[in-house]
This record gives sequence, C-alpha cells and structure tokens, in this order.
Amino acid sequence: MGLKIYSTLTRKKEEFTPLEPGKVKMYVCGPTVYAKAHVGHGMSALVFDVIRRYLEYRGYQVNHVQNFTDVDDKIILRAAQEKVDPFELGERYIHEFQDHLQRLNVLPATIYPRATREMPQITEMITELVQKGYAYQVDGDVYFRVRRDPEYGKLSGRKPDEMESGARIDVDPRKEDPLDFAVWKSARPGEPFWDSPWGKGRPGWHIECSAMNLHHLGEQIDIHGGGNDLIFPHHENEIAQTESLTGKPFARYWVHHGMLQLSGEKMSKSLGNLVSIEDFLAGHSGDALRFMVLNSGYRNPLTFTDEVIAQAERGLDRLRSGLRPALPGAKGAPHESLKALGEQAEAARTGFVESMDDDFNSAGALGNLFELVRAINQVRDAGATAAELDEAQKLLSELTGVFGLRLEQEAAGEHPASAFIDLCIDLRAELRKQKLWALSDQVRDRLAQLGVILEDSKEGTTWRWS
RNA sequence: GGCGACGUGGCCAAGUGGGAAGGCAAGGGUCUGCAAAACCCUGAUCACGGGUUCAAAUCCCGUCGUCGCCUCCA
Repeated sequence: MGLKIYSTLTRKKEEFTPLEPGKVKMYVCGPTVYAKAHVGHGMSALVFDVIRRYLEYRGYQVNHVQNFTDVDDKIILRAAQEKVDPFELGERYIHEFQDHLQRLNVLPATIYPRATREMPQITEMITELVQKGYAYQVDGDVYFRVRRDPEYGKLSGRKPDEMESGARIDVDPRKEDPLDFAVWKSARPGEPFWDSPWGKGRPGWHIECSAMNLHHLGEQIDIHGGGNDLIFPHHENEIAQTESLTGKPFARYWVHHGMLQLSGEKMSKSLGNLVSIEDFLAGHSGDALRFMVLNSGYRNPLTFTDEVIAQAERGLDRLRSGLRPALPGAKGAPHESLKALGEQAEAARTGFVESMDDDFNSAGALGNLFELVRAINQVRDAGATAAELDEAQKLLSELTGVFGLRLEQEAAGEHPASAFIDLCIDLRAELRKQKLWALSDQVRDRLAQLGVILEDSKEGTTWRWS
C-alpha cells in the first residue's frame, strides 16, 4: 500500500509516483503581498507544510517552491494610497509573512521566488509563446490565445464554448476573444515597469508562476498546490501556458485545499472579514491553528469559530497529557498492561501511516494519536515507570512531530523558578498535613494565578505550567 | 444562470456497500480534605423522499439547505 493523492485534474485519488524516485518537486502558490496575511493564508501554508512533512517522513526529498506575487495591480494601488514604493510595500509584507510562517512552525520552503526577480525568465517565456502563436501582441499588451489550446478547461471542467455566454462585463475590444488573458501588461505612467520586446510593462499574474516553475523545477513537476479558489482561472491558465510551450503534462498531481470559513463565509480580502495571523497569534498558539487544520480534511472547508479554536486548545492539552512523566513513586505496571501498550503503539503507528497515505487524511491519523494517548495514560495510571512509558511516548512525540506540532511546555524541572515552586509545594504539604485547608488552597490558587498548576496524588504533588 | 463541493450525536470531525473512529462539551462514577488531572461508564434511525442491492451514511434519481468558482483572492 502506498501513498494516494487526490488530484483535481482527474477528480480521483491517484497512486503517488514521483517523476524521479525518492524526490518530489512541489510548487505552491503563495500570496500576493499587498496586505497583512490572514488566517486563511496560514491555513494554506499549514496544509502544505503537513503534506511536505509527511512526504519527508515517508523518505522523499522534497524540493518545495513557494512564490510571492510581489508586483500586481493591487500592490500598485495600495502603494499609491499609502504613498510608498510598491517594492518596499511588498518587501514589508513578505518579511512579515515569513515571520508568521516561522511562528506557525512552517518549515521554510526550499526557495521563495518572486515575480520581480524572474523577469528574464518571464519575458523569455512570453517571447516563445508569441513565436509559437500561442500569444499575440496588441499595442504594449500581450494576450494568451485561449482558443489555440484545445485542452483549455481540463482542470476546472469548463469548456470555452460554454463560458462565453454569461460572463465578462467589460470585454477589451482589442482582444481576439473575450477568454484571452493577459500575460504582459503595458505600464501606465507612474507604474513600475520592466523593459520588454513589447515595451515597458509588467507580467500578468499567471505567467509568473509558469515561468518560475520552469526555471526552478523544470518542465514537469509532481505536485502543484494552492487554494481551490485558484483552480480557475489561475491554475487553468498556468497549465495552458506551460503545456502549450512544453507539450508535456505540467503537474502530475493538482492539490487544492478548501477555504477557511468564518461564520459561514469564506474569509477574503474583498469581503473584508479578515482575521489576521497576527491577531490570531496574539491570543493563541500556532499549534492551535495547526490542530484545526489537522482535525479536518484539507479539501473541505475549515470551520473557524471561537468555539472551534477553544476545542483545538483543549485537544492540544489532551495530546500533551500523553507526554507527562510517570507518577511519582511509580513501581512498574503489570506485564499485561505493558504488553497492551506495546500493541497499541504499534497499531497507532500503522493507523497513522494508513490514514496519511490515504490522501493525507490527517483527521483520521489524529484519531490514532488520541488512542495512543489514552493507552499511555492508562498504563501510567497503572503505575508504569518512566522507562516503561518511554517507547510509546517517543512514538507520540515522533508522530506529533510529523504533524509539525510542538506541544511546547516547559519541562517542570528545568525552569529557574522550579526550586521556589518546589519550596511552595513542600510548605503546602506541611499545611495539608496539619489540615489547614484554607491556607493550602490559597497557595494553590496563588500559584495558579502565576501559571503553575498543582496536582495532588497519593504519592505527592506534581506541577506543570498552565 | 453555468460549473463544482458539501450536509454524520450539543460543537468539530473520520469513515464512501456488510461492526457509525477520534476530539471538545455534558452527565454519572473511581481517586481526592476539596480541586485539578488521569481513568471507567453514558448518547447518532448518518438533511429529507424515492430507487438499486441479500446488505447503503456509503451507489443512482429527486427535493431542501449551506458553501465555493465563473471578477482580484490561500
């Protein structure tokens, strides 16, 4: 049994076989950098981070390319409004986004190409498209000739003939066909521009991804990803441009994730109902958003509400409970319990891989991890020593690590304050011995206010950070 | 209007022909001076209506509802 990936192109789950054994070429469409990134962008990055981490766990070497669109109408417009340089504006949001990715524990891509740094490749590609008759120049603009591509529409399931009727409001009369799209736009006064055979201008949105793919990954790649809102027209157009030129299938697997839903609506820049990553991280851990992503199918819409966030935080607590140390004074668990734990651990590993192999079914795999957590906690309660828990806990750490979860918690024994906390616990033990409950509860409450949770048991008191 | 996706217990969610995972919340219990944590126990005629089948949450048709794309969007 091997990995299966759902491809939008065939609308089916396909056996995953990379072009080159052991290696994966993955291109993911990144954001246009003209505003603060929102949690939907975070979700997208997390989806592909989990995919990438799992591919690496399965032994693949992943060449992960993620672009930034750093020149486009919106950037220019925004920069003009703010009276700043459009490149500086883009630069600022790129840095900010990369900082967010780090805080979300997203592994850095192999390379982050940008449209503005790939102009020779872009103009070269357009030149070829024009030479071969797939694109044509009108004044300073260049358009892709959609009708020249008999396969146009194969990704999104749209047929050019059926699209014409309803659509397009202001059709540019200079275009041969309303469906044709710009690959090069001439610069208006004051706009940033690059020199080209067609005059001063800038690339159209779709061509940059085609050119960057060609440049960094080659004519054919394994996985091309993005949000499902990019299927049409962006990815459809990328396919048209690239395959017209190379005559070869572009990407083997087209992977699209669902949109994040904020109170029943897609969160998007144009709707203005944004929650920025910054806002989210101010109140929650990166793990919380990651947990939400993991707990649902990546192709389905992701429910984003306060309640779901709270559920994610509690779910993380539960995962952490499996990593807690043996009980103080543990004498060892019965042989049968330990045997059961070993079996459960093996089942968890198998189940995890089987689920993830099935089109990255992280929600199913997460269920396996929770079952492992329960098994560990049962055996701990049965008196298992640290050594007896070790193997199962290592597995839990390993698999949550594949998910990119950090489950961060400061180890109780290593914090500079731990000696003082232990002192408080000792004093409180004395109070409890004398049954001075009010005072002992006060100690516990005050420590709780400082973020230290005390937990009493027969063998003694343990503490952890809240 | 066209194309597509989805509708599983209070909430999130896996499962796509043959025992309805898991998490959160809730209730009961064990433990505890109390609490917390952990552990045990408790709950679903799978939107609705037809059909195919020995057998359907799972396949087909229809209805209703939600959402996405068709225009910049992760």
